[in-house]
Amino acid sequence: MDNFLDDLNDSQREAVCFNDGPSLVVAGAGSGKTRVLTYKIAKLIEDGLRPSSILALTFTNKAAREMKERIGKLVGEENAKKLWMGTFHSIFGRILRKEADALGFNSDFTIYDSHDSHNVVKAIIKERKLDDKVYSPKKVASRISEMKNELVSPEAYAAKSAYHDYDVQQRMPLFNEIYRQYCQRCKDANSMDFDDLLMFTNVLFRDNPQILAKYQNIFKFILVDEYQDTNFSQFLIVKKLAQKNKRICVVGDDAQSIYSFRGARIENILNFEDTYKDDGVRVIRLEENYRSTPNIVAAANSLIQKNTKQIKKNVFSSKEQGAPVAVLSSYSDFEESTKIAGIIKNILAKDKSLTYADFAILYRTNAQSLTFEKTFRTNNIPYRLWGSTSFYERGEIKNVLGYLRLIINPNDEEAFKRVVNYPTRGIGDTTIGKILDVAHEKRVSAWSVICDPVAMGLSVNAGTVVKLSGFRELIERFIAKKEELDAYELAEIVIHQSGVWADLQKDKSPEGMSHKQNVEELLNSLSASAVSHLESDGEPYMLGDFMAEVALMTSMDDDDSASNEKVTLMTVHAAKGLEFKNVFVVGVEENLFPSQMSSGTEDGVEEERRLFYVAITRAEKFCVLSYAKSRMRNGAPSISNPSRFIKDIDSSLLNFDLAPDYLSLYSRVNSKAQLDKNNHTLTSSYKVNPVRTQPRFNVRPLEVEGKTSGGLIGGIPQNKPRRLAPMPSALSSGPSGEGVDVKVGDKVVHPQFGHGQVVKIEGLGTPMPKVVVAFDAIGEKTLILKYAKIKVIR
DNA sequence: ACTAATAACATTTTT
DNA sequence: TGTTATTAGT
Repeated sequence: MDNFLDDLNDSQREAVCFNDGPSLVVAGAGSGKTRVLTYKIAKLIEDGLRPSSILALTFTNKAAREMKERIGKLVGEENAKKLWMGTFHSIFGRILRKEADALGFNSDFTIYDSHDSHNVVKAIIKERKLDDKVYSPKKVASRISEMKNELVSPEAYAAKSAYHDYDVQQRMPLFNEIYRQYCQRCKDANSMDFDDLLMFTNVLFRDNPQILAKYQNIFKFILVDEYQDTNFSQFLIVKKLAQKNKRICVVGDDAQSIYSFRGARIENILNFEDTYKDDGVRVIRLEENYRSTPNIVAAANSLIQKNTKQIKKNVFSSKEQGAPVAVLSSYSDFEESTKIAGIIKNILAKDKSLTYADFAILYRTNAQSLTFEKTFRTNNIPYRLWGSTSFYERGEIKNVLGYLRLIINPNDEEAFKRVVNYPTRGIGDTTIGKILDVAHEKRVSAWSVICDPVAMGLSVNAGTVVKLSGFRELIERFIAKKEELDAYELAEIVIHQSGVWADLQKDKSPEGMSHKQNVEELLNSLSASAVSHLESDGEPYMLGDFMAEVALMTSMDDDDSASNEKVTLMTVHAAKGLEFKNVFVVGVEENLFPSQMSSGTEDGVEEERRLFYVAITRAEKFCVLSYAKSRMRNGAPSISNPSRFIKDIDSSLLNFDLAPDYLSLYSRVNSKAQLDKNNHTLTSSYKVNPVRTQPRFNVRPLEVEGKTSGGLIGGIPQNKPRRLAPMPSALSSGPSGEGVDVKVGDKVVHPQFGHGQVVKIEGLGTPMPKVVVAFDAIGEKTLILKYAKIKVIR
């Protein structure tokens, strides 16, 4: 362990080693915060703390996964596995399932995603026959979310007249009623939305001191990553849990707090020192930036200095000075994208060590990606779109998940609505409407209604009753098997017996084929998870396990392996935590960045400035700030001015001298005196010669992969790149083992497990025979033949 | 129950 | 402009 500490600078080491009280680690951009967190946890374990008594909270699954992996390398997989490490939502979701009784919930509650929540709100507004222009479901849903994050229950809301006054002012006097009904609806469906996972944790701890005490004792040390993005609800959970031991370390960067619109409170980090001032709190600053050149760091610093709300720090870089941050001016959004395409090509032509993957285009709004997509396609620049629709958000996957949700929690109304008539089984909108009316009136679930339509007073004709009981029996048959079959086996049966597979089979269009393949991929993924779970835990992977996880997955958890050698296109928000050698921040214009919606208030502008800070600090070597004088906005052309943020940056750190020949961007560096003064030197990689950057002809559409799985989805050519996420990693393995003819004694090779020999074949003649292979490296494993990626060596 | 038409909309979105 | 969701019509 001691030698690990040698990898750290002084402040990093202090952050790792101070474990006797609360600490705030202010981690500037690129300052090695993850390293500190992982080493710190490793040190705690080495110092004798049991991994199972450490709670480490992150905001993304990805962050948790990566950190766990790195800790595993330091202190062993076994230890890393026992850590309570995960997102706020997954950790407290787990605790809520365990303690569901205390809240009057069933431990099999469904997690409603934002789509589900939105639908519930919409349904309530429709039922109440309210004007959805006044009561915009979107506004109502976000207000509900906001209130939950602030821990304001419908009752507390009603008790405070200021809330009602606000609603009247918003012309939504009935908001409180809708809020109340929404909560009721969720409860009746045994469901919690994302915000509930945190809110009910607070309720649990508030109303059950003995349960709070239990977890205070379990968690001897608490770590929180990205603390600047915690909301009030999260702040309070952490505070309560840390109250007893006061051994808490939060890590974050106030300068990168960019999620206030989701309830994040920058005050949490700004006031941390004060919150724990009586407990020997220590504030440690990580100020050396290991990512970017001094030029980029200085530019970012000069920008963020314009903010009033911030913790004082002095971020610096010891790398080579590098090129100044460049400002690129264009006449239109189209020209902007074309110039940048040219610059990328030029840089690549000059510096062979770089690939397309070393470039990122960062924009404020998703709509801006379009121009770049078009231009990159015509210029044969491969790209990937980041952060669009996740695998689990595809319609065909949601249909299957609808069935699976219903099996675990039949009261799940959103799942019920999704699949009761899919595939079509003659249960139309009228019938569904009647069922829901009865359910809502009696305050029971839709499922309860179809379980006993007569007793519930459902007035439908005899034929419909038969259809309904057919559906009920179908689901009940699945439910009967949920404990005896694992997640994969059950899902396989569900897909076939529900008629989903037959329905997919009918559609022969390219889209239909891809839907079918996605469902197959879901099965592959389940199969892989089932196998690996059995491997590592010795426990089968049950449907309930999968359902608890899947609701908390996002597009960020999807596989990224197809992203090599591609320029990344993404929003600045999505870029937080990432780094690229070359970054183009585009659309750096007033009313766009800062966004018009935010420029009304000082707080709003400050957050936009932090966002801009995040954008600049993603760059390792070269950063371009680009603006266009006109761009298409919502169909119409609009004129824009350069962003105020360009003026916020110390102009001596900028290179404005780009027009009309943008290539002077690179050549100017050595010639101007002000740059010499600052000792700016330019690495050879950025000195490029002018070459023609725009091909005259529109070459055939590029193969574009990744989030735009436009290229080839399972070999099916698609004309237009579509904005879809790639498969989650486990899903990437196609059923290549299909048709593999193995027999006992065969030597086989597996991409992950290496070489081995077939010991046994089970379940021959069943839909999914399994094969037991003794691998040289890791011993015996049971694989599902159809999905195992094994090759026979003859 | 499906399709075609049209109306409404368009910051950001770790869960 | 481009997408999405609802609605009308067959």
